Amino acid sequence: MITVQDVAHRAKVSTATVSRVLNKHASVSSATRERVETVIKKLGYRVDVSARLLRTSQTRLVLALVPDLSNPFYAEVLRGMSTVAREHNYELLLCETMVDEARERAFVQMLTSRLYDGVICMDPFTTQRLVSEQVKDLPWVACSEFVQGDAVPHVSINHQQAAMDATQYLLAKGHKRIALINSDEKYLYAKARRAGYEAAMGKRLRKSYIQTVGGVDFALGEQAAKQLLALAKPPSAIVAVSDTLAMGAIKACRTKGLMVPQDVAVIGFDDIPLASIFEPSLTTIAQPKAELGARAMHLLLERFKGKHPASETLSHRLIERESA
Amino acid sequence: MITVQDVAHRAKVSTATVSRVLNKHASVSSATRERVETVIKKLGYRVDVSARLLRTSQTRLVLALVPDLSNPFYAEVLRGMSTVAREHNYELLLCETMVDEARERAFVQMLTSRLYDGVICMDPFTTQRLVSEQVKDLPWVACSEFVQGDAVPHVSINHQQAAMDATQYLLAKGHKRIALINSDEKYLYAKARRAGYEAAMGKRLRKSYIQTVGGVDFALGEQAAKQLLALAKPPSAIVAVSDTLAMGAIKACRTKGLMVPQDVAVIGFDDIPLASIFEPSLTTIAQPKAELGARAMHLLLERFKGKHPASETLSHRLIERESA
DNA sequence: TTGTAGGCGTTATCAG
DNA sequence: CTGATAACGCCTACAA
Repeated sequence: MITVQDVAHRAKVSTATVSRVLNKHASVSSATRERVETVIKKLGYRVDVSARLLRTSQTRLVLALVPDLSNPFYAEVLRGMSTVAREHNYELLLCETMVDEARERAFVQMLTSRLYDGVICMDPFTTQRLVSEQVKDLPWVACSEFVQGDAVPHVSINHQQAAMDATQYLLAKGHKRIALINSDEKYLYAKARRAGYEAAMGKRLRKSYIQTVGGVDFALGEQAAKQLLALAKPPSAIVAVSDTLAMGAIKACRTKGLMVPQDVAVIGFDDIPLASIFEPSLTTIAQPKAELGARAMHLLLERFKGKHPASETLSHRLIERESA
Repeated sequence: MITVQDVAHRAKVSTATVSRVLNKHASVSSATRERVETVIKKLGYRVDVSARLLRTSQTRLVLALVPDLSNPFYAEVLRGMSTVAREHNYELLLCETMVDEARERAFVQMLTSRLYDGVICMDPFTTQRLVSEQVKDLPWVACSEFVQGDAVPHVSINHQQAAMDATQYLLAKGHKRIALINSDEKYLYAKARRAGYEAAMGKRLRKSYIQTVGGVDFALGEQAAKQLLALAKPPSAIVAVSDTLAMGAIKACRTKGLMVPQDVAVIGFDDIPLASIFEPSLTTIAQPKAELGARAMHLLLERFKGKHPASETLSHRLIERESA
């Protein structure tokens, strides 16, 4: 392994000078700077991050905790994060947590390892509470998910309002029997969207019209819709809390010979790239995905400066296409 | 910050003993072990990975380089990787590279930082060559993509054969005008699949039936198909090198009022989860995605043991559904 | 079984 | 502008 010592020796300077060159300190004559840089290149020297870290406690690495990468929603949020990160000379690393509580210890270990300057957490708020308790000194922010009333800065849309908008859109179209396909309520977004749906439905609300499934896979949406369509009085419209669930639901309708939106209207959430390609194209509540990620990273950068930025609520919007 | 020193002091032992407890050395009396562990808990002490790393050069962290997380193919491959990683007490971190050559330096920096015990690279082979040149001492393996003839162990399907199979399937159905929608040929899989397609087409091959696009977004597939359908003699069948491109292509057909598979048959690649939900459901070449990841991780674990495992070719299979 | 002490590669302080 | 040197927190011979 090549060290600053080797470089210093070869360039006939001290290690201190090499370090200065490395860190772009102004106080180095351009002659020596050039000499040192040549040697660095010739020897193929690279700084050892762990050694540097030991001194500076800075890695310029940010860790994003993602519950599930098979949900296309996250890919775009992450894109927003890493763009901003790179603009500020940080690198974004990802860890797919799969929300596995058994792994919690390994997990807290990672967060306390000081390998990352900060963390952006997209895990469900139930998990965030644990993190929050155990990880005190690491700057972190929450994205999309967050613990309500918690001091940790977060960025998110107003999930409840969004679900209300979706439901009211269907009500305005004359639908009365509107069902909800919700995902696991350990997620705040699921809890909140359910609340929004229920608020919009008011006294029309029927327990049997709410299907809760454990994730957002297409197949889960399909199954849930199958259940709903088997009811004595099946719904004429469905709100699904993710586009993937909505697509599964539409598949179930088709299988039953029902037309979307004529027989059953379906509205999704997120506006994933596929939403406009799918047939029928999806009416959906769009989240500003890249911006969600970008703002979250900005929040974290503020935290790095020792500030405590306010949380942000970004606006969603309903995109009307064919499915509802 | 709480250090081994603090713990040692409080437990009235030496730092060496604390370290032994930490690393589960046998030679500590259970009395002192217990005492030390109590103090560790009370003080909330955690090892500083960077300091440990400086001594041991082990992080039990593996880095996976992924070109593009919006391609659903990768999510499942990564799943396979992390499952195996965790079984062996390694943690998998991800970095979405977006194949940005301008960032190459930051990149090589990450690989040489010693923060990761090893790397699994899914970046295009063009990038891998650079990595290979600059990163000498880090164990790494390639997954799906690889430099042909290179010594780096890899796991992959036989892309060329897979494309031949797809094309021959269409030929066997009586199609004569078969087009190819290929993605960027900086990817080996794209190059190889094109070669397979061309081999299968033999003298039927027509340059104008090959569309090459820069990625695998739905929209790109749609555009490419639009071009193909505008030809004087449009193809009666399309091989798309990814399911996402295939779906885009189908969308283009529909927009033109063409039926799939009656007017145009379309076959995809990968068998992403959506393939069976999409309408028409996709006939596609399935890759063993999770296994691809799992085997790649196994290869890396072998490398950690100082071995040099042989590369592996996993088998693909054609799944017949509605689209072709 | 336990303690002492040296060093991993880097950076920052303090002189010169 | 440059150099010597002391940390950073941990691990591991070697000694006791």
